Amino acid sequence: MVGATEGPAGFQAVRETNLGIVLRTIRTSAPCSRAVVAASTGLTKATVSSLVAELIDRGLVCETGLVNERRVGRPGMMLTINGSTLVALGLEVNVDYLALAALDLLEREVLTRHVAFDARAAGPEECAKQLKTLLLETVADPLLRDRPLLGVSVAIPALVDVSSGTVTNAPNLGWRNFPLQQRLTELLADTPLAGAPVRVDNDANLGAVAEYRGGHLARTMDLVYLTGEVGIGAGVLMNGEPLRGASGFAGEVGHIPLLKDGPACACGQDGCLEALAGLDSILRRAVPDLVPEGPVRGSVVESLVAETVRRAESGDATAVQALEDAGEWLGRAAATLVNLLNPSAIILGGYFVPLSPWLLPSCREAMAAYSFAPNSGNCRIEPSTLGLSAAARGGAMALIDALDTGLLPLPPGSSAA
Amino acid sequence: MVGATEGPAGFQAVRETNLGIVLRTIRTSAPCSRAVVAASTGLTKATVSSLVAELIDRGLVCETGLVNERRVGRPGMMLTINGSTLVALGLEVNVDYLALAALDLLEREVLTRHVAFDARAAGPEECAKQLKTLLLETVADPLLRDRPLLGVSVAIPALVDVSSGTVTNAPNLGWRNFPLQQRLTELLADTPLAGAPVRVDNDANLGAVAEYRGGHLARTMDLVYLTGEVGIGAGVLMNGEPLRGASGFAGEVGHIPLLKDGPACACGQDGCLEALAGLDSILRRAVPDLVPEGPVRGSVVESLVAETVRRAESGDATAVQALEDAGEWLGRAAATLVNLLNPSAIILGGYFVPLSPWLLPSCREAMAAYSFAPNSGNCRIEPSTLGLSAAARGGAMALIDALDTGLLPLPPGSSAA
DNA sequence: TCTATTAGTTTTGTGTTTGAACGAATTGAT
DNA sequence: ATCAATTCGTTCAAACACAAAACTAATAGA
Repeated sequence: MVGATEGPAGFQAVRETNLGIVLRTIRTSAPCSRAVVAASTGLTKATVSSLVAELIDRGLVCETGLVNERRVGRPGMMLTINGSTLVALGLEVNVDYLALAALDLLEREVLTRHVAFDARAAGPEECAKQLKTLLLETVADPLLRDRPLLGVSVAIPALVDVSSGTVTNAPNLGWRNFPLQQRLTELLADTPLAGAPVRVDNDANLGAVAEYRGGHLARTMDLVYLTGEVGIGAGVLMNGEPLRGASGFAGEVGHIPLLKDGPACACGQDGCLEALAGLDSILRRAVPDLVPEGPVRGSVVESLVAETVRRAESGDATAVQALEDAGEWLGRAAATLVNLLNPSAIILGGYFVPLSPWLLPSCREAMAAYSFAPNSGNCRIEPSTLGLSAAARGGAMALIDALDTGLLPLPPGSSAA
Repeated sequence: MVGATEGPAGFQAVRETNLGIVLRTIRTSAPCSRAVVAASTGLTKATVSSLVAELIDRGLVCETGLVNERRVGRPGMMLTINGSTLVALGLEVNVDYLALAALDLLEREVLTRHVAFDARAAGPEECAKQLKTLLLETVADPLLRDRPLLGVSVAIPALVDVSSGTVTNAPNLGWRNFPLQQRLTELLADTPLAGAPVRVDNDANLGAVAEYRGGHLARTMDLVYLTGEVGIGAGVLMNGEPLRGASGFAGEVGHIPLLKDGPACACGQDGCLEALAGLDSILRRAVPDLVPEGPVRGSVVESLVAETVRRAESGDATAVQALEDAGEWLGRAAATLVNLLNPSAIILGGYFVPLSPWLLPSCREAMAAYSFAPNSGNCRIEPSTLGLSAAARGGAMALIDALDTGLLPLPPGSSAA
């Protein structure tokens, strides 16, 4: 009944916005005094004092001591993000494993877990229960005991309706229309995690967030993260926000048509990027003697990739040529991304990372050639420096980001015994 | 020195946000009472009264009289957007003409002008002066006399730094790095237009805005507008906001690589969309006997397009085949857009409109075939229903939009003699 | 020791939304 | 006709959050 598109502004809204601004300022300006925050935000010293007091009270910020850098005047009390209280939990559901990353507000890894799990065979309901178990074990860990939770994020290779947290379609998992957020919230109702906000999002989007906040290209506002798993997906961040499209299908870069009358793709068409530079296509051409008939899946993939790397390192012409060819197609796709989106970076994730030494040269060349903007609009293309389960970490980071951006869901009161 | 990313929230911010919310609510809910606005925004009746009073005072809203729909209780005083005071001016600079559209707050055309002008030959400085003349003549018109101005928007086929209003690069005009916004503001300094905010933006983006607000697909939040001029550009609106990319190059759809080793493009590469379905390519194949050597330009284009339509209507096989082929390439490009951006509509503008009867069938077919999402993610592709100078109107609409969205630049005080 | 300088708090003021109460205008029943 | 019920809009005091300026605190340097 309250049909406003974006809630009207009231007192609370102002307060929350400014709390977020101060929090973000403190994060970016590392240790800094209230006076610095006031100067760099435009708020008055008095207001900043009030806001900082509240942030300290909620356990988000702490004072680290005076600092006099040999300057005239009273030394300021330094402020830092408080890394020792709140924790954000990021989960990742993938075809053959579940991952969890617990990050503190400084985005340090407090805890990570990685368990084998066949989400396809188990089905969504069983998977949700498994996630619950994983979460309960995690919060019982001595490292997290009694630390309040910011929320839970779930990354999943699927089409997700973010507003409701529903998995609309997950082809690789064989799920359709499963209300994961709702189900998980229900399952956590009578546990220590009751009330913690649960979010669900696409894994490529959250991978992009991880690169945005944690990678070596951190704080790049316009970037594309390419997942190199069985399929090729893209997480697109434009102006720091994920690009979702009208119905959540945005970023299906794996199936853009690159070659008329090209090789058949699993999607039913021909000449898709995935059919030209997808993992399956690469492996079939790079290590033709080892790839079995039918779709390649599961742990076999890892060993085949490893073998591809081994042969390429030893100069095997077939493997090298296959990788260089794939790199060229990847470069043409990257040029398409550059021409349409003009990102400042394209990051190769997943299995593209170990293969990047052989993919990148031809990829960069093709990207430069087919970009309209001079110098590809200054777009760099590089392998991800984040390890596996980047999406889990990205999810946790997205929660922290929501805090910084002033959309803080609800930082729980901390002190005030 | 006030280095906040987004200004902190204060009183003014709250007030302006809420003014915008109320204004938008009144616009969308047509004639409605204060009580309805309060209910649908979540604001208090008292607050709404105060906000509406200010909007009326500024000439943005007016009361249209009581209405009792045979319901119990005191009848409400109906509110409507006031179309008779403020006017937004949209200018358009193109290769061979200047256009102007004056819109009132109801987005009705108060006045339009269209004058021939060779912006390439004249150069930017002379063009700015010409725009000044056009503006001064316009505001002197009896239809606009004494009506306060919301602002001036300039649409231009160029790379634009929107924040500073600088034309970075306009290949078709031969301009580079011209501070159009600054220059025009200076030129208007000692005229009746002094102080009016001036904005500059890319023509495709503003064309997209025009479709968003005024076309038959109005209020489609995620759409792509394809300009079919000499080049093919895309104005992309995602979630109602223009997509610009890191350096403003986003939307260069004309040069995405669609065919390996395809025909040469003016950009230096081969197989670009523009080389396959650009106007030049279409005309050369459709009416090969009439197209001269070298680039086709100026008014010749119009007559060649007209002749193409004539022949296609009469069933000329060469012309029809050329259009169908181009339509297929356009469809493959559209599929790429669908896969990457998942818009809910792609709109063909410019010269694509008269050619669309022959382009669209093959275009739709290819788009459906090469889209990953089922049914192309429900994306429609249709010709624009807006006439020429859509970008000029889009610019004016963008100014009005800024008001509605709460980013109101500064609605000038009106009454209070 | 005194002054200048910077940090942070306290105090006072201003602007905006809020909530409840009130007056206004209409319908429908008595 | 009169009165209750209902809905619309305004008024007024209160609460809230930021702004501005005065004030206290802590340091360096003369």
